[in-house]
Amino acid sequence: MERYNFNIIEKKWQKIWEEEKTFSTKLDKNKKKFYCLEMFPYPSGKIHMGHVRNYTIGDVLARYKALQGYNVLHPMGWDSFGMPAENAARQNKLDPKTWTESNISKMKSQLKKLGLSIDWDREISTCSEEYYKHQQKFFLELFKKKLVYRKENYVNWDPVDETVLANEQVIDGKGWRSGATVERKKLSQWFFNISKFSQELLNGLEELDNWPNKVKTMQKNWIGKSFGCEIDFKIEGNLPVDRIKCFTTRPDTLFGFSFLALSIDHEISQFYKSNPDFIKFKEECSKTGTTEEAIAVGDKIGFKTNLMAINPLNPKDKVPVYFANFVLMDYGFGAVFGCPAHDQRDFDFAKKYDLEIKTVVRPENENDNYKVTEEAYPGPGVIINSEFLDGLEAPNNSVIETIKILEDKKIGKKKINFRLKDWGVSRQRYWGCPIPIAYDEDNNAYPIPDSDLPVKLPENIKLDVKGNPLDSQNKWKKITLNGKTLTRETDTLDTFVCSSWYYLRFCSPGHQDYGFKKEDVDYWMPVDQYIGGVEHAILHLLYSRFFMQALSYENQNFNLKEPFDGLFTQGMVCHETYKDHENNWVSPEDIETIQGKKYLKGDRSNEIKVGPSESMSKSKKNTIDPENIISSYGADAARLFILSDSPPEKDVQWSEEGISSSFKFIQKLWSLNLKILEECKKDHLKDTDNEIKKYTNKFLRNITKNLEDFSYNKIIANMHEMYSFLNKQLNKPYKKITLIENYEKILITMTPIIPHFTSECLKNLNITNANWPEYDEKMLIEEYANIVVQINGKKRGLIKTKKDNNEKIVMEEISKEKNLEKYIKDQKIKKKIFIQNRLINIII
RNA sequence: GGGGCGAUGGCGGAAUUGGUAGACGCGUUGGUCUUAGGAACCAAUAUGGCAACAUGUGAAGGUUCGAGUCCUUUUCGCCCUACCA
Repeated sequence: MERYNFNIIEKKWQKIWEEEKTFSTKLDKNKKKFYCLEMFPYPSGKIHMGHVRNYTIGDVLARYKALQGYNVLHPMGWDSFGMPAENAARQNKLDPKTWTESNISKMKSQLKKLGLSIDWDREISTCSEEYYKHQQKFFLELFKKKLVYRKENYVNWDPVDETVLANEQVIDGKGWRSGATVERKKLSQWFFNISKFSQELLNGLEELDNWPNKVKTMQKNWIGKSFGCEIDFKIEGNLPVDRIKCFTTRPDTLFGFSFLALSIDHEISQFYKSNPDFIKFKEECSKTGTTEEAIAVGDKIGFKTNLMAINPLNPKDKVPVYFANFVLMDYGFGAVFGCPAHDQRDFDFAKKYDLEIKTVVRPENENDNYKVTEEAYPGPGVIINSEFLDGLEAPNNSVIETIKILEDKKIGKKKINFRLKDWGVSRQRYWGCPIPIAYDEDNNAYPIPDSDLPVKLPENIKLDVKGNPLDSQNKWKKITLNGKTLTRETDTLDTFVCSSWYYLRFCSPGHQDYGFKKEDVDYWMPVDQYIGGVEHAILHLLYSRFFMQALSYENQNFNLKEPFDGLFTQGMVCHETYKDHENNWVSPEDIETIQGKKYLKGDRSNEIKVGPSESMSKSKKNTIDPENIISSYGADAARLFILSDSPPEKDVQWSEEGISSSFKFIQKLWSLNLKILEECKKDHLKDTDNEIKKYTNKFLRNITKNLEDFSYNKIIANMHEMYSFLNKQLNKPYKKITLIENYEKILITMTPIIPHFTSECLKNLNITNANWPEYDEKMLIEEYANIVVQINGKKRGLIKTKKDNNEKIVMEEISKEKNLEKYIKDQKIKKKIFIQNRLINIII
C-alpha cells in the first residue's frame, strides 16, 4: 500500500496556499471578524519548540474559526529591535540590520514549513523605518498629552564599558562582559506616565473574563493598590527640616511609633552627603547582596540622625530618625513610621538598635496586658494602649477612624497608594527606535516636527565603541530647527514600546499617514484571542494595555481601552536531560539506545544518565531543532505531537517516542483514507448504517467542544478513537456510503490539527469548499442508558435499559439479573436513590 | 515573608452540576506475520488474589445514599513576587 509522503504533500499544499493567497484577509463588514494573534517572535535566526507550540495552538484556532465562516485575521511579524542584534553585530562585525534581516528570512521559511495559516501580506518588522516612524509619532502624541516626561533615574553603570546595563546583564554585581563592579548612576531619562492609569488598569482587569485568573492576579499585585494615609511628622533637630511625610496603611498603630526611617535617597540625605559615617553606611547598604532575595532576607541596618520626630497624636512622644536600608525611595514618600510591635521589619530594626516596642494591638483572645515580645504581631485584634483609639477593632474600623481623626486635626489625609511605577523607556543602545527629541544648550527638549519624521537610525556605523554608539555620531546628532542648533536625543526606546502597539499595526500594515487606520481598527480590534507565554504576564501585557489607554486619552477619534479580549498562556516544552559519565550535558541527538540503555553515539563504554525533564535550554543541551523534526516527520506530525500529550496551558514533554507515534498515526490515517477511497469506487445501493451517523455526530460534538475549551490534547484522543471506530466499521460487511459521507465531515474537523494531510484527502474526495460541520443535538440522545447499580453505595453492576425508564422498571430488570439479584434477595431494602438514566443506589 | 497553582497506574494525561476512576497515548508483556526488525497487526496492562472479592486519586478527618470532585487540617512539589510601610 502506498505510504503517505508528507514531504511531497506538505510542500505541495504550502505552495498552493502561498500562490492562491489562501490566508490573506480583507476587511469585510458583512462577515464576522476574528482576530487571532500569537506573540510575535524575536528574530534570533531559528525557531524553537516553544514557537512551534505557540504558533500551532494559534493556528488550530485560526483555522477552526475560518472554517466556521469568520473573517480571520492571523498575522505575523518580528520584534526585531533589541540587544542580541547589537551583540551579534559586535562579535561578527556585521551590521545589526543585515543580521536581523537575514534571521527574519530564515525564520520565516521555517515558520512556513509548519503550514501556518498566516496572512504574510501583513508581515511587519519593528526595526523597519516603516514601522518605527509611526512609533515616533505616537511618542510625540503622548509627549503633547504630557504622558511622557523626563526625570533623573538610576541605572546600572558599567564603568569599564562605559555603558548602561540591563538588570539581567548584571551578574553578582558585576558587568556581564567587562566583569567590572556595577555602579549606580543617575541619568536623565524618558518615562511613560503609566502610573496615571493605575486605577484604570486595575478596573480594566475586572472586564477581562477571558483572561487567566493567574495573569490578572499577577497584574493586580504588580499595580499594588493599598489604602492608607499620609502623615506629616513634625521634626526637631539641628537641620532646616521641619516636616517629613510618610505613607502608612496602619495609622491606627501610631501610638506604637518608636522611630522614623528614611530611604538613603531621601532628600534629607543631601545634608549628610559629606558625612564620612553616612558615606560608609551607604556603602554598607549597597554591599548587602545583589539579588533581590538577599536584600529581602538581609540584615536591617540604620544610620541615626540627630533629628527627632514627634508623634502627632502624642506630642510628648519624640522618637529618633534613622536612614535605613530597607526603606525604598520609590514607594510612598521614601519614609516610613516605625511601629516595631506590629511590623516584622520594624521589629527587627528595633531589636537591633534597642528601640522601644510598644504593643498597641492585642489579638481577639488576649487581654489588655498582652505584650509583643518574640515577634511582631501584624494580625487583627483590638487597639490597646492608645488613649482615645482604645477598643477599636483593628484593622478595619481602627484605620478608618484614625484617618478621620488625623484629617480633623489636619495632621494627615486619606491616601491611596500604588506600587506601579512609571515606565522608563530610555535605553542607551543603538539598535532601537530613536526618540524623536532634540535639546538646546540649556537641555530643553524639543519634539522633532512631523515633517522631519522619521528620525532615522544611522546605518553602517561603528559599534565597537564605549557607551552608546549613537552618542559618537556627531554629524547625525546635530540638527537645526527654526534656526537653532540642537542636539538629538541619543537614547532609543525600550523594545517593549514596539510590542505595545504592533497588534494595531497588523490591522493596517501599509497605512502611511498614521500607525493605523481608524476604519481598520474599528473592524478588527480588539484581538479576540491572544496567545503566548506566561513570562509576559506582567510587563508586555500591562504596557500594551497602558498604550491603548494612553492613545485613547483625550482623543476624539480613538477610544479603545483593552487590546486583548481573550488571553491564553501556553506551557513550556520540556525534554529529558542527559549527562555522560563525566557529567557533561549531552544532546539527545548524540545518544543511541541499545537494549533499553542509552549510550553516547558510537561509544558503548559511555552510558548516559537520564535526568529529569526540564524546559528546553541550550545550556542543558536538551533542545530539539524543529527544522530537523519537520524534515524527518513532517509538519503535521510535529503539530499533532506538540498538541497531543498535555493540555496546552501546561508544560509538555517532548519525546522521540511521542513524535514517532504521531508520525505513525498519520500513516495509519492515510491507509484508512485509501481504504475509504476504494469503497467510494464501489456501487452502493442500500445503506442502513445509522451507527456511523450517530458516531460522527458525537465526534463532531466532542471536537467542537474541545476546540472551544482549548482542550486540544483531548482532540487528539478523539481522533485516535475515531480511527479505531472507522477501521472497525470498514471491516463490516455492509455498504458504506454513509461512512464516506461522514468521513468527509471528520476530515474537515481534523484540518486545524493536520491541515496538509486533510487538504490532500479532501481534494481526493473532490471537496473544495469546506465548512465546519454542524452536529445535531437530537441525534446525541441515546436510545438506551447504562445504569450503574450500587448496593450500599458500592458499584455492583451495570444494566442497559431503555432510556427514561422509571425506577420500578429498573428494579424489575435488576431482579432479573442474577449477578445483581443475589445482593438484594431476602434483604429488606431501606432506601433507594434513583437518578434517571444514570444510577440506582439500593440501601439494605 | 506574600500570592497563586498543583498532587490520579511505570509515564503523559482523561473523568458534565458530587454519580461506572484510569478515556486516549507512551512504555511494558504475550502473540501473529516476516530473512530480519526499533516495521505492521492482534491481545493484555491500577494494585493484591487462581478466583469470588478486597484495596485504590499525597496524608488525616468531615459532609453525603454516594467524594478525584465539596469543607477542615496537614505534607510535599512547582510557579510568580519580593523589605511596598
